[in-house]
Amino acid sequence: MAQKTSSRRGRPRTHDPEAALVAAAGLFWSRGLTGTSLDDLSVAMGMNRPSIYLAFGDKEALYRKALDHFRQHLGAGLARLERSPGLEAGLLAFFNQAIRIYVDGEQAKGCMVMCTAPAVALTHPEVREDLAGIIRDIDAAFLRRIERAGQESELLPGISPKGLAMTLQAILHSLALRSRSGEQARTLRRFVREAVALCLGRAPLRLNP
Amino acid sequence: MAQKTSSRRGRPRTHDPEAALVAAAGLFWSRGLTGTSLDDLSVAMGMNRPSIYLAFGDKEALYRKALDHFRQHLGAGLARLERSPGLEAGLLAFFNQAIRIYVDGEQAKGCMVMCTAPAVALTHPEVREDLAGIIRDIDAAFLRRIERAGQESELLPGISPKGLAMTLQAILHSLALRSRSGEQARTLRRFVREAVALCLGRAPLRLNP
DNA sequence: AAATTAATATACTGAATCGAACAATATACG
DNA sequence: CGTATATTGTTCGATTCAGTATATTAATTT
Repeated sequence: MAQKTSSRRGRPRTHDPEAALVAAAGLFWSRGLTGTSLDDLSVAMGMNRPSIYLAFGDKEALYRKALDHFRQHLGAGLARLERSPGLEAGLLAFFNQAIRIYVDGEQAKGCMVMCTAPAVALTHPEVREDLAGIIRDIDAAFLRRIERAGQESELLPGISPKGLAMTLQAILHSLALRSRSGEQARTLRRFVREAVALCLGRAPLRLNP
Repeated sequence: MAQKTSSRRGRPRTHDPEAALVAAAGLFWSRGLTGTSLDDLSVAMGMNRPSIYLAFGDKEALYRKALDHFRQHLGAGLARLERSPGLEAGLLAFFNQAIRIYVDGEQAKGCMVMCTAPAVALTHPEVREDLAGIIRDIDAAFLRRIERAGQESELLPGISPKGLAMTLQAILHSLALRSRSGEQARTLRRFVREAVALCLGRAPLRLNP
């Protein structure tokens, strides 16, 4: 493994790779992969192109590392969800935090993964695989949490855990897109409240066949 | 209005504007706005750049016309949904047709709007407005259909029609993204079945508080 | 201090980009 | 038949793009 302290041989880095990656991710988040030039990245990251190549590879590789960065944050949120004591409260907290991330800053940017990766998924197969992997991750995390809720008999009997998990991810997808389109956080929070209630059967009992 | 018959003055068009727009839309659908060059478009549309400019304006204008083309198709599907006799059957038909469109061809392309517009929504405010408008259209159509279902007492009492409408659109968003990521049509159809059942309260009654 | 290593900085290449200027062509109108 | 009009085809220019070759700087190691 790379040593992080100063026992490295050559000229020391002037810029923190982590911070540079975050800066790059911010640009990709706003403009997408094909909408971001290496010159833009160069100034945002505070390093010139050769240094970027050395540290991260070409533009696609850098973008995929940015995706992975996002994925790790997501994983932390999902882990919190899995540890949450009550299902409904855990879901509300998870979604509301997502909203906070999506509408943060003066201009809401939505989800970096769901709003920028699909555009290049067909021309960049590795990105498509990244996207598919992230969707699988989310499905799996929801599913685990749901199955736990089932064991704690917090769930409707006879419900399809997999179907519920996918429907919950659909809520997340919609938050990602809607926030990017400019919808207000208030609207999104209300949507989350009602959608979660609907999915968990908190809505009143059914009448019809 | 422009006359469509041959009483036009100058040199006649050699290529059908509608067909050219469809060709352009196909390219944008696969590669997004910033991932598609005017040269690509030129060959796909069978017209050289000056003719494209004359007929459609610049690249962004052409992309927005392609978006509008998609929007009209969508409108037709939504109109069919609104006319559908039963809510659940109508929804299933609507979503399954969406799946057919999203996974058509040798490589599934998802939804042109939801998979390509978000990537440029922040850098192209008009596109963002188009996206927001389409989302509003879909919400409104679902809502109308749901309210009709309410009058025909096909709905759970006490449910939020608006919340249900947005949750149904969330299903559509998810289909758009999941198909783009490469998920199988089988998986998507099963998801639709289970999600619609969940949203309409077809899943068994609830137990817990 | 000399050699080695790793990072930065400058400059360059060749291709692709958008958009426009200009010329050619084909129809309708007078 | 000549003129006006609308579309097409060719070419150009200025810019931007991604990626690399070369040189320089700053540290560690011996």
